[in-house]
Amino acid sequence: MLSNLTFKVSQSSCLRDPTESELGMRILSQSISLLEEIGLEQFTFKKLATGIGSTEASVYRYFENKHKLLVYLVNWYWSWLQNRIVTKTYNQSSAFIKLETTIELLASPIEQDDNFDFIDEKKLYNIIISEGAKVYLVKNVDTEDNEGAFLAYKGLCRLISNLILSINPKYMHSLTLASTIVETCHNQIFFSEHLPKLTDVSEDDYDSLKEFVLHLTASTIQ
Amino acid sequence: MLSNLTFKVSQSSCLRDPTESELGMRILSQSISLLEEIGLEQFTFKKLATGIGSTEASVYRYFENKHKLLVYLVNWYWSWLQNRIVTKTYNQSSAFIKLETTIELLASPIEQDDNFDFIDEKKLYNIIISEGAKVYLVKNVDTEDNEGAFLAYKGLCRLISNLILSINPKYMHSLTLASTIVETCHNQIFFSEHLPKLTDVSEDDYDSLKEFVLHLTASTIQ
DNA sequence: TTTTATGCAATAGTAATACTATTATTTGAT
DNA sequence: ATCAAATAATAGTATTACTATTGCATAAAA
Repeated sequence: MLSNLTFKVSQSSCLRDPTESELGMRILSQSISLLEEIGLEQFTFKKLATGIGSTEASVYRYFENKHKLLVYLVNWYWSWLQNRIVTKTYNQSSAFIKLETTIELLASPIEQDDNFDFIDEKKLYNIIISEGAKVYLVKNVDTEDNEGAFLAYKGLCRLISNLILSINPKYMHSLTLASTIVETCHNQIFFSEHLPKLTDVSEDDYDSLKEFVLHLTASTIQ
Repeated sequence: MLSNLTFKVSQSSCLRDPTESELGMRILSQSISLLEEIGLEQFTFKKLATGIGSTEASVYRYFENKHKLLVYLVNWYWSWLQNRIVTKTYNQSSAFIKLETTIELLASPIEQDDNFDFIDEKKLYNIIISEGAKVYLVKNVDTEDNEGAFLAYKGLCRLISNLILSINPKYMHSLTLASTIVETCHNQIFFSEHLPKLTDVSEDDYDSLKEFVLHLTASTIQ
């Protein structure tokens, strides 16, 4: 159905397109594994390069620094997710069911997508949960925003906001609620895994999280 | 009323109590200014020490590393905030009004507290918004949790959770909603300042944010 | 008064990280 | 086969995070 699918993701965050060379794809693949394994703080281009039998400097040909690499990966995920949402809700009749499907996709463990064999979507999902907020929690967020670093995230929130508005056109905080839904899904999964005193959601109990977010959303916009 | 008030905050996050020496208090004071100014990534103990006319090594006598220093400051804020909430809601009759007051405190610009002249609460509030999540978004979050790094945050969420439960004892996601409220307040303020496409809240429009969070909370638990 | 102990801060480092300049190699067009 | 362009590897430097050691006070004990 969607074979040979590619994203043109955040050209600004990389120096050259990593999907267009063998080394570039190995960089993406290995950086996802390594980031999930050791986290952004411990992650270095040296470790990454060693893992793919290359060198630090070669990685710097593709990405200015590790933060930009994270921006690229997070953008890839957001674009991919938006694609999945659009595809899965395309034939659905009511806006409410579409919103339900969207929340389902946001708060569920990821199914592997075989269209991109150099991206492990499950690991990438874990990176989003643990490291995602770090792409915007930086001092130069405004500069990066101007360079288009958050376009994919904005697109996703606009999509959800429009769903909310088609359910209740008079609701005044549709964007605020949209970003709250996305952030809450990721946050609560993190809490359930690491800080259980901050949530009623049990580890891997995605149904409970979905119920919470869906009930919160439905109650709020009606 | 509450003069000579001190917190015994997260002893585990510092090597010696910074409130008990002249240098220690200068470290706290200057680190708040510097963190707010340049952010955690650019922040170094060298810059901090230069700013207070001391040396890197002296700072290391008080804090193991900059992350532990951030943990200390964030804990101080959470403890201080919980104190303010308890004080301000003490005489209020209904649980709903108490919850309203709590959200008001979470989503408002900070008033200076003259009880602590080495802490600039307004700047600290900005640090919480921009850097707060970084205290738990680390690989060794479980270890730090065992050391008690998040006790103050847990206490705050439990407090809010209990307020929710006294409004509706049958609501099953009180803790989840509590942490969602806290995170949402901080998140949306950040978005309003830096990523306005992700929120309907305008910069410094705290009333709009309060209305959103309060309506969301009230709708959800009823 | 001298000696000894204790706490604190400064000096002077080391190891690791982030990043770059330059050289070597490959690729592809002519 | 030759040359030009693109790509990757080598070998660095500067900065950062962190530590080992020394020096200097103050104060208690001899």
